[in-house]
Amino acid sequence: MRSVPLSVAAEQPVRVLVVDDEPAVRRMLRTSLSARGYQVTEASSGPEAIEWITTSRPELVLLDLGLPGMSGIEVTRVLREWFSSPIIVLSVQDQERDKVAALDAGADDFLTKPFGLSELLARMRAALRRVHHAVEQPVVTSGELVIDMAARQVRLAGKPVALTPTEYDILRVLARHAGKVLTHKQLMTEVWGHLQQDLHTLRVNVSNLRKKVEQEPSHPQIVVTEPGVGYRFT
Amino acid sequence: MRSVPLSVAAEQPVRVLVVDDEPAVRRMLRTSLSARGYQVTEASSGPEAIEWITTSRPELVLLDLGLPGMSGIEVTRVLREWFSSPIIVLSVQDQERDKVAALDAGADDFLTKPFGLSELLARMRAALRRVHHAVEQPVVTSGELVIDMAARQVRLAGKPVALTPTEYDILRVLARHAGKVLTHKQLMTEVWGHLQQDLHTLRVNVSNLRKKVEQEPSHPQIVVTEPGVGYRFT
DNA sequence: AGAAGGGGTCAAGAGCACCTCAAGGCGCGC
DNA sequence: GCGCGCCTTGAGGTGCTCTTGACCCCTTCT
Repeated sequence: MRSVPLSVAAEQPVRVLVVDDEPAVRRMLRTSLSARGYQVTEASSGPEAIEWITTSRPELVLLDLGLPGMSGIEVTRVLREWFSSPIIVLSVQDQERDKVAALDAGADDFLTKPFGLSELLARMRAALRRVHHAVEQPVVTSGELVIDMAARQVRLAGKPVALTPTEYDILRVLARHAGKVLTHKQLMTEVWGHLQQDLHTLRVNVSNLRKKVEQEPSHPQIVVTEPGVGYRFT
Repeated sequence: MRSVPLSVAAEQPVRVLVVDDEPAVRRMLRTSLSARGYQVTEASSGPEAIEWITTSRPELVLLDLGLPGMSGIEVTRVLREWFSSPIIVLSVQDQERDKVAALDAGADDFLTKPFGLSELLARMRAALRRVHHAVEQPVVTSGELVIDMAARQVRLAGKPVALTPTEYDILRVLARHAGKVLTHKQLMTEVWGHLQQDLHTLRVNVSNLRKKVEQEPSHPQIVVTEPGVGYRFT
């Protein structure tokens, strides 16, 4: 239920390649997606799409199945030899065997035209989200600290720690990306759900969080500051 | 087009949880999936599903949207706080807002009942394939130095190196074009974003960077000077 | 050999990012 | 309505980073 339609960690706009032989479809998609902050490029044929993808690696591809010459399925198969960003196949055909063929060729999703724009956008978000959240575990530990996300409980040296909702959210988001640096922006977007520009609030909350989970809050071992960038869970 | 319906490297059977309040649907799915080698468990309500998932972490979840009590969307949202395996939502409703809500809550895919079994299987394969493909990080190394771009972390002989933002940016830009010479101008443009003519500042920063990442800063092995041109990452 | 220029190191100051404490609002339950 | 916990906002202080300037080395050309 996030109001920001783009990917979770969107610092730069998400680059989308639209592949369709009909200019009208391309224009429709370009308009709709651009309005939502995506950076759209167009291709009208399979080879053209492959060439563009090879050089500039978009974050997502919308691919028409019924291209003249090289079919969408073939394009997908060729791309999947090395290309890993999500591919969503669009088609006027609602044949089940097309869906199966496209998905087995390596497509991530399949939509039948005509489709609702909001459904397309939701499926794009879902596909992009997956790229970011890779592997997670319900229980994350760091030294004496144990975070049980399933039970929504945090323990320090065996004793339960009482965190406020915001503090828990910050810790949870950091722990999910354990080891990685999260920028202030990413962190705030995930915790507050919308764009929040008050960095100071985040800092105070982190400070309070440290008082509860760190052995020595002045020398944090778990929630580490990355100066000029953000925080990291270690 | 694969004859074996299971996941790519299936030594152990893939464990699937089917969540639906109608016994008939559960039985149908159990029969179809078991016949294809999946190991199926059933749950008839949201809380029951969450409990099972917490303890035994299935590789995939098929979740009915219209559960009595706790809806499928709620279940998805709760699970997604820590659970990362694919969730495919099934529903008799073909409402677009349901699809959007489910996908935004964290579902990976959405199928409207009645659906073709081969489509479901194909979407399951697609979802499972992604989990395996997901692990792949951009890491650049040079001798003892390891640069993990995803984690924004640099290690020298295994030990983390604390770089300032500018130092890290310089190293990152150089490493991205490893082996190639970057002119002072290119480097400064990429690091500072705008045109910066103070070459001296760049030199000082490179010098400081070398002190941290080079074994012998006076004889750089990693960040090499190309006299009159720029620098090169080796 | 001397001069000139490209490059490297060192040190110091300005400015920024960060942390902490404390007080002001806001919502919630009693 | 009142108290309480929680989040936000403000002010002050501290440490660090980046820049700048000075000086040195080395190479190359005159």
